[in-house]
Amino acid sequence: MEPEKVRAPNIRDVARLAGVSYQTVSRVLNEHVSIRESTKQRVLDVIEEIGYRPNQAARALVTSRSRTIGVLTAQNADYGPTTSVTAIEHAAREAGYRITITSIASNEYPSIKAALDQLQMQAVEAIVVIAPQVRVLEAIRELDITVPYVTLQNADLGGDRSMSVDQVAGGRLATQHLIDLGHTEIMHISGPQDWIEAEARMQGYLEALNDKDLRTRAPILGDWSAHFGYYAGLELLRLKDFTAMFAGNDQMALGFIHACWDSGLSVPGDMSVVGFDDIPEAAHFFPPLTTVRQNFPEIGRRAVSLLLTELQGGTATHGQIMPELVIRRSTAAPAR
Amino acid sequence: MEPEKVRAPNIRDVARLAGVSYQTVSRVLNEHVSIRESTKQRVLDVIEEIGYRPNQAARALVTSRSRTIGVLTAQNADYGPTTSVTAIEHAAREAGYRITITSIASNEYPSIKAALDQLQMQAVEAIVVIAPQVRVLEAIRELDITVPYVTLQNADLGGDRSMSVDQVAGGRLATQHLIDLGHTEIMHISGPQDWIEAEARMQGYLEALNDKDLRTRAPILGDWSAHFGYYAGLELLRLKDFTAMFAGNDQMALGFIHACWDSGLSVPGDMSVVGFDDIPEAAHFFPPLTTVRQNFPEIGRRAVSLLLTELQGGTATHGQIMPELVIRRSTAAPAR
DNA sequence: GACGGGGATGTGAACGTACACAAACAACGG
DNA sequence: CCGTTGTTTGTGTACGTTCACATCCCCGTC
Repeated sequence: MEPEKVRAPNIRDVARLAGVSYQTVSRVLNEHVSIRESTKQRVLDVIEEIGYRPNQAARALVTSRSRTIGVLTAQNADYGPTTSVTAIEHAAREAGYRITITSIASNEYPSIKAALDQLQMQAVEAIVVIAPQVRVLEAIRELDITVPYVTLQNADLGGDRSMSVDQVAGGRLATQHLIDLGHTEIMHISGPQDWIEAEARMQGYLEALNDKDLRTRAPILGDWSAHFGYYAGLELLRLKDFTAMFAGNDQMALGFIHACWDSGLSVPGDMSVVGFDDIPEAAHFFPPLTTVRQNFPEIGRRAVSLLLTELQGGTATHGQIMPELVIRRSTAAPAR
Repeated sequence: MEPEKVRAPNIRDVARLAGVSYQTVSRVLNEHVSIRESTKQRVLDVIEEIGYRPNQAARALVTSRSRTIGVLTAQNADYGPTTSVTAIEHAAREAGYRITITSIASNEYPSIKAALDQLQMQAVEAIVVIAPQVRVLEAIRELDITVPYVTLQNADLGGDRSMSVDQVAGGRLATQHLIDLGHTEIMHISGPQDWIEAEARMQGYLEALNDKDLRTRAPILGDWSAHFGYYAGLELLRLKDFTAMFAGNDQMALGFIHACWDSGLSVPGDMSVVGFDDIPEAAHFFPPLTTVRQNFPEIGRRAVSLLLTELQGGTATHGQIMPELVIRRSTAAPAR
């Protein structure tokens, strides 16, 4: 239908029209210093006029630099990961980088390898990994990636390639808050086994209880969903031998609160609940949820800046950000 | 630190080791038919052995095909868009395509143009637009994109390049449900002006009321957030001249319900509330939210399949998916 | 037995850009 | 006035792949 598959203008077309050599055009594009202002302007005018756009493929071929950051993500659309992706995209763009996203089909090794292969084939210069399962990180470590990369979860496995919120501290924060209120029987619904964050939050929970010699309980392993929180809650509340719940994330906290109401328990009157993440909706739960806030955008930004300094040959400071307890209305002193 | 910047193996290295010409290797890679099984296997063995990966840049340069689909998205991390992105990524990967994501910094024309330029420079073969503002779509229409593209919102502007859930029908569904329950004074908190979906849902609301000759009211223009729903709710409930609320999305519904409780109103006893989207949490609100479900993954999948058929020269069936009313506990007959 | 045909493989280009090097030119000091 | 230096511009080549075309070989057929 189109008139004709007309070839896109290239650097030589610009050169011809501007009356210079193609190399001069290249210099203008790359902001070379020694180029006369008048010729530079002439070239830029022609570029503007004919709508010339540099061919990324050709550029990448010759420089072997793609100016692309790869993002490896799990298939889920959770609040945390997606917020981070957005932040990464922003930070990357400001630095003149693009991002390309690949999600892993499953947690199996071949799937992870395939995803990384795909990113490497695209010649990404750096990789951000947002796949929070332990085995994914292990696979990644094995696969010896040839470019700088950073994981958005603290592997805790001696990993110095992570940029994360301190989840253990977060778990302690939540649990300590409940202890401070006077609770002694505190339950925990955790995230799925194999998830780094789930394990770390659980560890924080256990540490806080141990510090005070309080009874710890085997946490329930959930799947992060509100549904799970609800059904686990219904089950747990049949024998109500605890007065406080630390849920692994806000969604499960929501489901658990739902189960409390359905079981005739009042929150926080009969049951205190703490969540994790501070999703924007948490402030409007019934009751508004006490939770642990993570600064996801900050994590994304820092991850990119870390990669960029590494790309420029610098040594980067991997590290952790501290989470913050947000006290709302879902927690109170236990009824006596 | 690295031993030496060793060049990645290329097609000629493979050829030499396999004892064939580079063209033969190329044929193997492209699954050309007339190639002897034995040589093909020999080449594949060498590829495996030395870990050869085709250079995408070189390939893209010579074929001017990038096998990449660009995704243009707004900067938000809403549930709908992110779910769609995930679905798009999956569908694209299954078809051997990659995706690259660009978000627009603002809704201004230059920002949109810059984003599209960036995608075109990457030589994306097709584009999915998830920026749901009217002016963004207008800008896109002006910019005459040279590749197939699809918008995930129905422009309603005679746009045959959209793939969307019928938002007007959704708005009608929600409102009709409230009417059927016996409500006659129905309020609407809409999304932001300029948002296509917000406008369409509002239109559905108005149409449903007009059909029954019921009183319509100027909808409140919100920002999709639970916060807005809460504060707008506090304001509206000061003179309580309505018995039902249709909120433009689930988050605003949540905030509004929060405001109801804070104002001493019971949901659904004193106030019925319907949301839109059916986010996974909606089933666990207090009370569980009646809402309109959109099948976001399906939209993403269809968008990709549409683009792929267009890329293969076919004519694609743009179209709409019907939303579905999910009745839960936040709606009831009005108190008399 | 020569010829035609098709399957399998090889050779020369081309894609659009950046880098290395060379050349032209002006300016400057001795 | 000439050599030296620095600024600006131009020429050749390489990056890794695919496409168009050429070649080779084997087989069947008349």
